[in-house]
Amino acid sequence: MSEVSKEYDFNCVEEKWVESWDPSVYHFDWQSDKPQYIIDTPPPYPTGNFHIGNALNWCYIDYVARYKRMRGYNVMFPQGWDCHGLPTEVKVEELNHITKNQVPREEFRRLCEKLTEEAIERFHQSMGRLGLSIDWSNEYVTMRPEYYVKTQTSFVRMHEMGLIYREDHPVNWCPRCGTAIAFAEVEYDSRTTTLNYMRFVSAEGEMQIATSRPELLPACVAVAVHPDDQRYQKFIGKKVRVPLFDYEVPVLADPVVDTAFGTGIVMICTFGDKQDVRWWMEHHLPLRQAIDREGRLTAVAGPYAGCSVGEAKERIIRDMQKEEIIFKQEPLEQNVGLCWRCKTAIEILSERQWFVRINPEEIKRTAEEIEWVPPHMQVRLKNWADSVEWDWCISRQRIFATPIPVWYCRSCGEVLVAKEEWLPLDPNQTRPPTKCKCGSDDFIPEKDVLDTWMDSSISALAVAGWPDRKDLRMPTQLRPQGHDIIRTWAFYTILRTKSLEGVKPWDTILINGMALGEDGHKMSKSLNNFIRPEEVFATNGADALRQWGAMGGSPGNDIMFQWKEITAASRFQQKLWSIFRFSLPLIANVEANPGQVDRWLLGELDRLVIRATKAMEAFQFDETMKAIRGFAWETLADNYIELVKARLYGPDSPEKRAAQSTLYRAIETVARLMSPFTPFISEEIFHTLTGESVHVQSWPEPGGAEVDPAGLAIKEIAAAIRRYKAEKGMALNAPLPGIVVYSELGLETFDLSGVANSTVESRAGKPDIEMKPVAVRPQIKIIGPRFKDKSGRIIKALGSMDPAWAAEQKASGSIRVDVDGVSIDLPAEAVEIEMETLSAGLAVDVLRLEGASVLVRR
RNA sequence: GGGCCCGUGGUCUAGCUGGUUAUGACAUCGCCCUUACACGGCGGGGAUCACGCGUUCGAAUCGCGUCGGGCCCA
Repeated sequence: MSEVSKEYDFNCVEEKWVESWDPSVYHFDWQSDKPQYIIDTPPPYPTGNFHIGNALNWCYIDYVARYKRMRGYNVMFPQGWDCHGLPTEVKVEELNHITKNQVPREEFRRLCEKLTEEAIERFHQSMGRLGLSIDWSNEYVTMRPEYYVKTQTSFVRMHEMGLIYREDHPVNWCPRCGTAIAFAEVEYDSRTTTLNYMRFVSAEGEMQIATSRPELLPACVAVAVHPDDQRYQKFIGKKVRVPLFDYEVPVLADPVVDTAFGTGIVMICTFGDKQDVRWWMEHHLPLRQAIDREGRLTAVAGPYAGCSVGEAKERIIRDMQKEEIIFKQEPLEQNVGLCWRCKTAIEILSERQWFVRINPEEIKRTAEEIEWVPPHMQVRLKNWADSVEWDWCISRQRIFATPIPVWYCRSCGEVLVAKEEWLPLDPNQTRPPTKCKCGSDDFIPEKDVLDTWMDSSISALAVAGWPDRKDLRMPTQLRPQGHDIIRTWAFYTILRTKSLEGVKPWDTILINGMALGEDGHKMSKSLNNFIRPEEVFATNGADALRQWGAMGGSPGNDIMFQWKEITAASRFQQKLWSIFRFSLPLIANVEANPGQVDRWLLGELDRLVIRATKAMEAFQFDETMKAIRGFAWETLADNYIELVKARLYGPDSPEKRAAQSTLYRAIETVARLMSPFTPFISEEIFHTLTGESVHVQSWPEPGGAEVDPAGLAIKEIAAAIRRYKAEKGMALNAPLPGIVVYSELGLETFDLSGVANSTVESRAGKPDIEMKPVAVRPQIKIIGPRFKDKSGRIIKALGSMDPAWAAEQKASGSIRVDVDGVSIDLPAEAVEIEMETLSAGLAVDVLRLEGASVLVRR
């Protein structure tokens, strides 16, 4: 390329490289004996579009992947798609104006698959444009049989190990979605409800009970008081009658009851909340299920059967008020559990479901074997593990998910779990190839499907070759993910990997923060703070967005999207481009003997490499980029290039060749250092320079160069001369009458005379200078307040005083002036003496620096 | 109610295994179109590192407390 445009055309350059890069460069080599670096990348949920949060997440991954490749690792940067789940089902229902039960299961599933394929294609586009070095030979799609055979295999194996079982158990239930959900899928929000005070009657007298959920009265199975509560001792162990529904329940004593809440008597229902479940299990209470799967009251509710929860609540309150069972109501702030997908209030129902056994201690121990970046994120996982009360409910009453490979014998009820060799299969499509133990071959297929976390929680195993490869590459090296899914994806992955293979899933987990909008809030379309990556690609390019990802802050912190960061990134790219444009016709990759200034630069370059490497090893991308920017902009452009311009423009000489080769080294090294962050501009520069791709180069190694102190001094002197000229209001290229540099370092003068546009003499030893007072400057602030009306005459007298005499007197502590024949003594601080520096009788200015003094002739 | 994180110039942010003139970006002020770059150069101003107490010769950095913000959970 002979023509280098003045402005960096990011669009043209980036699109060119997107088109022409060879994707096979990024493929993991299963045969290689290089050390492996497998990244267990997040499989995104392919719905909607690739957003800034995804971009941030993938930028982190790509920085690491590219860096590790340059460090000689056999890197796997796979790409998965976590397809299954409710949002896609809901979207399909919306788009086709149907509900899932109006079309056959298979048809519905096909519609979901089609929608997902379209979303994946959109993601492909955005990811390609972002310049990600994804290994597309290791792509996986959880909805395809090639993947869900693994999910089903893991189900079968864990079932054989006794880690998966089916049981009647209370579960979190979303009445809108019509499915059980796991605790990890429940979120909480505060709502204002009413606390109702009700009268219960027993043989010992009236009991007053407060509840926020009177509609659960027909589900009441006991009431409880604190064992030490003196008010209620007489009731303990006795029976009390449930009003309106008229049946008896026992009165229990339990220390968990809060005596200060309501009346201090609590009604235990099956089930109002998690605490009810605990009491129900502890006290072996019976089950009265008053709410069904659609959120309607059941037969136990008598006349209220069939009502929705809301209706029932209203009617029951009205009826109890009529009978004066409710005697008081007050507002109550309360946190309610919501389905995280649709925000509907969840109910707790007892259901026969499939569960995965959770061993919190084992998960915590495994988490300790993993390096957490930043470390405190491990605490989040541990806290979650400690708060888990029930096993993981993995069955869902939905369609678009991995089928549970199980049948039930119609005649004897035996559960038949598929054999591994039958997989993959959908029990609704396939009959088992064997008969039941009882001889029957009439089976009912399992209609329930698996929680999607069952798919994604084996991602580490799947990318490492599980279950087919004999050389299973476990553990993998890195799990990058957001902190929002520590309790789900990280937790379940540790659980499943440890259960299935007995190992930790990864050596290191790198947690990134969330991308926030410019107003500091979570990006959302309703807040109007939503930015799409494509907008940034169009205005500033992918490299700029990638720099934002690196510069935003240290990993783990949420980072704000900021246009000013994008702009700053673009400016840096333009700066780099200008450096390159200037250098290209002047530099050469030649053997040369570097001078002092060259050795200074090469020393700084080494320091940069060391610093960048250290930061990359610690995943401190901001630190790395900051170091690179600082070097390129200040050290290289503002100082080195300015210093060696004269040499570069001059005729061929050993000094010129030294500058040519040093500048070449610097640019080529910077391009390599930046290539994990800004793959496009780095490639454009490196490829133009060398004809090779920067993305198959190795990471720079320090060459053992020390910062040359003479070169450093020259750089400092040049800066001092620039400052001097600026202070004097001179143009920076204005010639000076002469410069003499005194230093013990034996400074070379050619770069200094070039940069100062003046003759420069270099001498050893100390400058021979003398100070000569040249003027007296009266200090009016001192004189005025003290001498009032005499001040004017004093100042006049000082003006005519010999500067040398004034200086002598000032040194002695006071200055005597003669005003109208009267002698007045002034304090020393009343005057300042202006001095001139002379050297060999000529007036000079002296610039003092560490290791050198510079005399500038005036 | 519990856990975790955060509170640094106007804004965002680094540093936080204790000792630096406290990092960088954007913004701001002055000068400069010096043949790579005005998306530039040179120079400047601007932070009692939320507050209080403590540990220490020394704290933005450690401890306790207060206030404020965020996230997760009960």
